[in-house]
Order: sequence, then C-alpha cells, then structure tokens
Amino acid sequence: MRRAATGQGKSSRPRSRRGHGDQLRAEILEAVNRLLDEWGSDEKLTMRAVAEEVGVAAPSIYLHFADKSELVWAALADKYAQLADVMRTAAEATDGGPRDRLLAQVHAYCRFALEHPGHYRLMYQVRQPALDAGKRGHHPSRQVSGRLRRALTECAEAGHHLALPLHQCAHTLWTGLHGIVSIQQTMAPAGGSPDGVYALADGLVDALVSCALGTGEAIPRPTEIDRIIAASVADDD
Amino acid sequence: MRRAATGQGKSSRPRSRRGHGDQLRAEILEAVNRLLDEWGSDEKLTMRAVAEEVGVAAPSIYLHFADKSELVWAALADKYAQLADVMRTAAEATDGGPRDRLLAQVHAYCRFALEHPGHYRLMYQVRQPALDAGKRGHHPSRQVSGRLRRALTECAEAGHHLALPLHQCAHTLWTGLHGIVSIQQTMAPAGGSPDGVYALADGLVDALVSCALGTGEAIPRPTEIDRIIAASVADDD
DNA sequence: TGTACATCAGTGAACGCGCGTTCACTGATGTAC
DNA sequence: TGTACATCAGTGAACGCGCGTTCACTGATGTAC
Repeated sequence: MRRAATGQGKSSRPRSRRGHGDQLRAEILEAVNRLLDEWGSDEKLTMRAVAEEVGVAAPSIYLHFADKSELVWAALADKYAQLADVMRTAAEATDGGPRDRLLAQVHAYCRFALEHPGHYRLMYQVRQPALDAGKRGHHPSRQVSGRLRRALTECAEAGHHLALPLHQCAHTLWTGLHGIVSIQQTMAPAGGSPDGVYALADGLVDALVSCALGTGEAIPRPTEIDRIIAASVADDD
Repeated sequence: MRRAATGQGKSSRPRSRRGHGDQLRAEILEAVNRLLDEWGSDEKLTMRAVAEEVGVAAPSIYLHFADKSELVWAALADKYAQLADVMRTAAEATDGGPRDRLLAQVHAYCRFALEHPGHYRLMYQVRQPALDAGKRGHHPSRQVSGRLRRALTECAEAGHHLALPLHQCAHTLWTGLHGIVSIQQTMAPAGGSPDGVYALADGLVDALVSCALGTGEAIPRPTEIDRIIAASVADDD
C-alpha cells in the first residue's frame, strides 16, 4: 500500500509539519461536524469513523482529546453560538416590524434543526456532562432562548401584546419550538416534508404575540414562575 | 448452587407448569417496565438485565420474543393507552368546567412524563420501526393528542376562545407540553424540582385557551395547516 | 397401575461483533555542535 | 557544512468489555398403551 491516496476508503492525510500538530485537532472537529451533518444522526459516530473521515489512524485522536465525550462536546461547543448567529442574521435581513423579525428568527431556528438533525439531537436531547459542573454560568442554549426573549421585548415595546410574562413567554416559545421540531423528527415519516413545521411555529407565535398593535399594558405582570425563569437566565448576552 | 433462591443477585424463578409457558412472556414484559421505571432510562436495558430481573437465563427471552426490539415495543405497546387513561381519569375526577378538565389532563400528562422518564423517552424520542410499516393506522400517540383535542372542543363549545384552529391548537398544545417536559428532563439539574413544569404547562394553556367566556366565534377558521393535521388524525377514538 | 416416550420450559457456554482505548513502536524533522 | 540526536506526529496491533444472539443440551411432566 504505497499509494494510500488512490485506494478505496478515505485517502490518508499528509503528516503535519513540526510545531503544527494542533492542525489535526481542527481537522478532527471538522470531520465530526461533517459526519453529523452527512448522517443526520450520532448513532454511527465512532472514533474509527471520525479517524477515517480525517484520513488518520484512530489512536491519533487521543493526541488531542482525552476521550470521546471530550471530542463530541468540543465539536458542539460553538453550535449554540452558531444557531444564535443564524437567528440574528435572519432578523437583520428582514425589513419588517419587530414581529416579522421575531418570525424570521423562529424560522431560522426551525431551519437549523431540520437541516442539522444530528447536531440538534446532541444539543438538546443529550445531557452534557462537561456542563453539569464546569464552566460556571448557564447552559449555552441560553444564547438561543436569550435571542427569542430580546425579540419578544422588541415586540412588546412596539405595542404587540404578549400572552405571557416576558421570560415565561420566551421560555414557552423556545420549548414549544423544540417540541414541534423534535416530534417532527421522531414521528414524521423519514422523508416527509417538513413544511408543517414552519406553519406550526407561526401558529405558536400567533398564540403568544398578538398580531395587532394594542394600547396599554403589552406584557402581563410577572408571575412567580416568570421570576424563577428570569433569575435562572439573568445575564446571558 | 442448589439453593439458587438464597444467593445474591436476583433469585431464580420456578419453572412454569406444562402448557403455561406463556406466563413467562408476561413476567418478562413486567420486568422491562419495572426496570424502565426504576432506572428512569433505557440506557442499561439489556437482554441480560431483563433476564436477571425475571430470574431466568437470557436465552429464555427468545422463547417469546424474536429480538430485542420486538420485546421493547411489546412492553411499550399499551403505554400510550395507559397515558390516555390517566388523563381521562384526571379529567373525570375534576368537578370544574371544561377548562379545568383540560388543565387536569395537561397536568396528568406532565406527571406521567416526569414519573416515567424512561418510558417517556422511548415513547416519544425513539423511532418505532414496527409502526413505520405495520399496523395500518396511526401512531398510537394519537390517543394522547386526541384526548387533548376533545378537551379543547369542549372548551370551545362552552365558550372559551381558542387561539388557533382546533386541530392545530391540539397539536400545538401537545408538542408544547412535550417540549416543556423534554427540555426539563434534558437540561434541568438531575435532582431539580419539576414544579416549574406544571406552571409552564398552565401558561401554555393560558396562551391557547382564553380564560374568560366570550361570545361569537370560539375557534378560528381552519387554515391549510389545520386541515393537514386534521386529515392525519381523522379517526382516532 | 406401570412404563416408555414425546414434548415442553428452560439453560450453560460460547460465538461474533463493534466499540473505546492502550501501548510499544516508527520515521521524518528540526537542532546543537 | 556534516552529523548525531532529541523530539514530534502519527501508527499497527491488540486488549478488554458488553452486547445481542445461537445452539446443543437437560430435566421435569404429561400421555399413550
């Protein structure tokens, strides 16, 4: 096997220059994300599969990651920020009122989940050990619900009436979207069209944020549960 | 090892009488459900663990089930009906209006999910191969969303205004509850109190079903998405 | 009533697989002198 | 400028484990005669 690059299977990868060993680390993370996107699932995400995708032997991964879970959470670490980013971008690309900007973010959320089911499952349906203890501060998913909360604030300031106190409203919208998306991914026929997801998400927004502009109190008074949610969310971006 | 019943580990089980071989089948299903409840997860649900719980050797399971997935789905088969039943019971035990009965069912749903997280995960977060093709008809989870839909119908008939068309409203309520519950189970600190779940569920109902009794049209006109949902749900009980 | 036999309920041991991970090793590359 | 050497990036082979599943087997029990 002189000519490894021409064989079947993934081609092997040229060894990094001295002092550039860290480059492999980045390539491994890319490979994990590529496989998650390609397969739409983490079921077959094994160390061997990742190594083959990079074009390297499996033990090489351990040069940069202590174990599999460290690898996976490293690959996922910036996904929350990435999701928050596509939401922000979608909002900025909208030239409507604050409610249209909210809808744009909601759609961006759904699109992300539908297009990256593998990542989405890991982000929201698997417990992340690293985060239970370390990294004092909140779960990174707060970046996402935080964006929704701010969009809702803008709606309320513009005169749209919210059906629930601010923080509770944001949390309900977020978990509601998650429910819509995750039921779709679990129950829907595998290849089925996900059009309904967007319509359902729109409906959820309809129920939470009045379409019409009203006068007077736009947000219900905080309740006990709203205060609890607000406290647990305090200082995200 | 004469005295198997006194050793450590699960005690062994007396052999069934002739002609009563099917009794083991029932005991195996009970054991699966017991382990799911005890562990709150299906992670360690192996054929060996089930066999030990019954007090039998692992191959004995294959006398009654072709493979592991057949076993698991057999154990889960009546859980949807069971959930629908606790919801019905909760509604019947309520002496309030239709909205109180709806709330009682919503609470029963949350309680079931919180008390049986292992079952709940399997019911709603794992694809059931047996159901993709076989058993012409709908996914058994329709028994649950069907109950919500009927409770919503009663609310509307009594004059409560629904924020969304009937079927869409029911689906949104159901997926919303699922989102609340599943985010709680994934993100919340392991031992954390689940009180917030009930409050969030109440809020979701508040957003979807007006508290006050109104006059005139109680349900928004069906939309395209509502018709799609209605069609896919047609004839559940 | 006694006995040979078919059948039934269940088992012990092992197979084969895929996985995460370890370990002793290799060969290229920069550096000290 | 040449060369010995330390270091770096990466590997091949294998370990050990747990899993679902198979297979030839056993011993009790009802039944035919």
